[in-house]
Amino acid sequence: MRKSKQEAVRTRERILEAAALEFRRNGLAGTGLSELMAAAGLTHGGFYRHFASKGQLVAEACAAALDSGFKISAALLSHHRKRKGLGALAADYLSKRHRDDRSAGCAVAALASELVRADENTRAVVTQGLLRHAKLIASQFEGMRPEVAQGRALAAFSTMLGALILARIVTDPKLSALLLREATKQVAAARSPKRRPHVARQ
Amino acid sequence: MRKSKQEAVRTRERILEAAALEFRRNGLAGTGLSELMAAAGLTHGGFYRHFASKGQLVAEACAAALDSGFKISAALLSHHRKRKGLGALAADYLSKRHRDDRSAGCAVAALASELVRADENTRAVVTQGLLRHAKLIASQFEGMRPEVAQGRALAAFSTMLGALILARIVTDPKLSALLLREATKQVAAARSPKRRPHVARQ
DNA sequence: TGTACATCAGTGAACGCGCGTTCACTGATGTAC
DNA sequence: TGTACATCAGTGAACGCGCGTTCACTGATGTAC
Repeated sequence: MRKSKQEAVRTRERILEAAALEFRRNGLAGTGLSELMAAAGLTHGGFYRHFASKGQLVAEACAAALDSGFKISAALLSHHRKRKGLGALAADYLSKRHRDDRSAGCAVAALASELVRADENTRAVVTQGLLRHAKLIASQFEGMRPEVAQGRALAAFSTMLGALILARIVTDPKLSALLLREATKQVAAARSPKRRPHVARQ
Repeated sequence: MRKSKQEAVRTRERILEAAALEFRRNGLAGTGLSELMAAAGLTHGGFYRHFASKGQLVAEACAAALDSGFKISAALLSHHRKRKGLGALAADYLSKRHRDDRSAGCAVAALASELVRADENTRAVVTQGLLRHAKLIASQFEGMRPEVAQGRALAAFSTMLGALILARIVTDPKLSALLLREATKQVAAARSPKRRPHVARQ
């Protein structure tokens, strides 16, 4: 039953796509290789023709998921004028649709605490994804020195990430909606370069 | 080998304390009952004399961990004047010590994505813990209507939660420190009631 | 271009392992008289 | 208060299960002549 090289490449991509979805839906530990290979239309035995281990797949699937998230954000920002971009990004990231569909959404939010415990390689992949995304967000801040803009971008992403996770955990729908709304407000407000926060000690 | 009722109560507490630590350290799925009972100085067989299932222990251990987190925050705030309380809370929550010691820290941060997938009961426990904590934080905002203060408190907690999780994932120490610093700044700046954010669409 | 052979993508059974849970058992504690 | 018996906290072996991984095998693809 050997397949052509071309088909094998496509198979690998299919496994990766299925993994990017399933890992976000059910978590890293919650997704078995059998289930995953079945989702890609294969039996589990063939897995090791394409990946050295589940860990390697995790790292590659995270990279793929983060990349798709970056592209979604970039596309969204390209459709808005600078002063409205950040608000639109926050509204999209903190939408009920995103909250309710983990499998196509932000990988960091979907896997958060599992990423904390993931291997160095996977965490390095996520680090790169975060930096890339932060730069994109920073480009929305006008009239700021780049380091300041990056700082604001990291804080803005922290707010969005935290609020999305909380909105997913909470059992009260009104509280969940409130979390999304309040975080959206806060991120949109950060757009202005005029705010002058006190610097707190670390 | 039967133990006295008094001792049995202490045993249950010891299991719960060990669980609250181990779950935060290794995650819910990553903590086995054998390992956990050993940490409490027992063998695994006796577990079911105290809890109906691992799920029940998870819910109770989360409640215990959230309660201890609440007390830490309350004690910290009681040592600061109102206008400085929120900054101090953020500095503590976003300290390197908290980042590097999950087992004694915020349960929501330690278990984030596992809580998203946890059963309804556990998520309800976390919801109550969040509301309680949000009220405490809201009490730090002066001269605001209570709903406004609660909204700000939820946004502030979202920022702290997101930043702590990111700071734990990231492999670059400088980026990790930057995440903590920038989020601390943003939360401390939210203290002022004068900021007037645009309301973004949801 | 045609043929013989090596390669290897994918299958499905099997591996050892640790998991949550159950159970027969032990013996100190609690209770009834 | 003393005695006989029931209770039950804790032990450790065993349960079935699903996991990640390995392996012998199949047969189409790729390659060498």
